[in-house]
Amino acid sequence: MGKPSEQRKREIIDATLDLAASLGVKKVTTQAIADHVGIAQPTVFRHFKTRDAIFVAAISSIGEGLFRNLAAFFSGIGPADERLHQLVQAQLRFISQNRGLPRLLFSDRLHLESPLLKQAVQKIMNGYTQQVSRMIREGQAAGLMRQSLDADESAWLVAALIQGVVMRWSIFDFDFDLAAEAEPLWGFIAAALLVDG
Amino acid sequence: MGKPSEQRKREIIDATLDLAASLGVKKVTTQAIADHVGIAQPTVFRHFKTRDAIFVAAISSIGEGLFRNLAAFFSGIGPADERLHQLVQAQLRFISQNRGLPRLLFSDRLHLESPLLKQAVQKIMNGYTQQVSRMIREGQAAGLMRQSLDADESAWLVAALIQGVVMRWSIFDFDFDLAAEAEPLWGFIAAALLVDG
DNA sequence: TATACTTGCGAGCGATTACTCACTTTTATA
DNA sequence: TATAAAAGTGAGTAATCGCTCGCAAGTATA
Repeated sequence: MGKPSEQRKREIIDATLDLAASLGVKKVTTQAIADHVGIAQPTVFRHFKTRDAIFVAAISSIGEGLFRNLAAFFSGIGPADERLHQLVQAQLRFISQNRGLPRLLFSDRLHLESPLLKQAVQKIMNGYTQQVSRMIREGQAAGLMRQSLDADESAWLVAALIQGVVMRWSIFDFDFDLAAEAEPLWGFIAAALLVDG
Repeated sequence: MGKPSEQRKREIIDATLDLAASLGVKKVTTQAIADHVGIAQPTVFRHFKTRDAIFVAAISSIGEGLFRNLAAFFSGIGPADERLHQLVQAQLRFISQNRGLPRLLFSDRLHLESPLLKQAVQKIMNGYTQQVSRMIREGQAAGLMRQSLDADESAWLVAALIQGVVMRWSIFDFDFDLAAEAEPLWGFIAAALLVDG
């Protein structure tokens, strides 16, 4: 063996996400991670100082992946409503293929104990909400979306709505097709945001 | 001492909810519960067979409290939209005063390990969604709400929206006034559900 | 090849925690 | 009042888990 640390770090992060998705955060012990990677448990601590640091890295990694996946819709061309529709679709698709994200995000223990993780999560959420807010203002400027709604507040609620759906999916152990929820979800958001006719 | 078990059970459940609200689920050890109640730790097991059983009882208890609190709006008189508005207000008010509920609900470890708890949670959620769906159908029948939206799906999404807001509140450690979110939240729901004019 | 650094591991420590057990005290009942 | 059941406790157990330590093996560089 003796791989370079960067590579091992990736393996450890991937193992963490895999295990979180399939077993839940609690069972992602350093031993379980080590087994999954194929190294001894103390070796894990050669690459991360603490267990929490692994989770922070995992959350950051998957957060970046999400943003990379959605960036095209945040700032693409075309009408704001269509882009928002596609954003919702892409987001649910991404999350349905990265179950570790909700598992980490919705585990109480993490942010209660790790200020670092809390920061990482807040950064992702704020960035996301900001982008959606901008899209809504674009839609309002183009006369596509209701002027009566506050863009920031609405963006916040759209995010909450998606989170709520994802949370249910996670709580109920992924037992429905998340990506398929994109259409009714968009129907609801469209009814709330778009001007009629 | 030597109180009747029913009374102690209540005290243990209340202590569990208090501690979950203030410290997070992970720190609700049987020792912490015992200290909070003022009994020895082994005594806890006189009243509940396992720690999980305590959580199940706590969730059920608070779920019943929520339903009792909302029952008036589910089946009261008056237009469906006003009742739904009041329901949202009452719900956020109740949850803001019972922080143990989101803490228990959004902790991953519980439902992953306890099928019983999962059942209890599902029962609460399904009952809630059913009632909201009925209200929406009433609103549609009265010409107040859009016919184009599916009542069941919309009820599900309204529930998800509220859950999303509450989850954020919980994730961010209760650092904003949840009850105050009722108005913008209702503004969004109304825009989605109500016919215009 | 000599040197320094990185990666790896076996063994084990210290702390935590749900739960048990043997035994006492209190409460309810015949 | 005698008896049984319920409620309570101190002491302890077994298991888990994050993390450390000392040492070996591999790797890069001069």
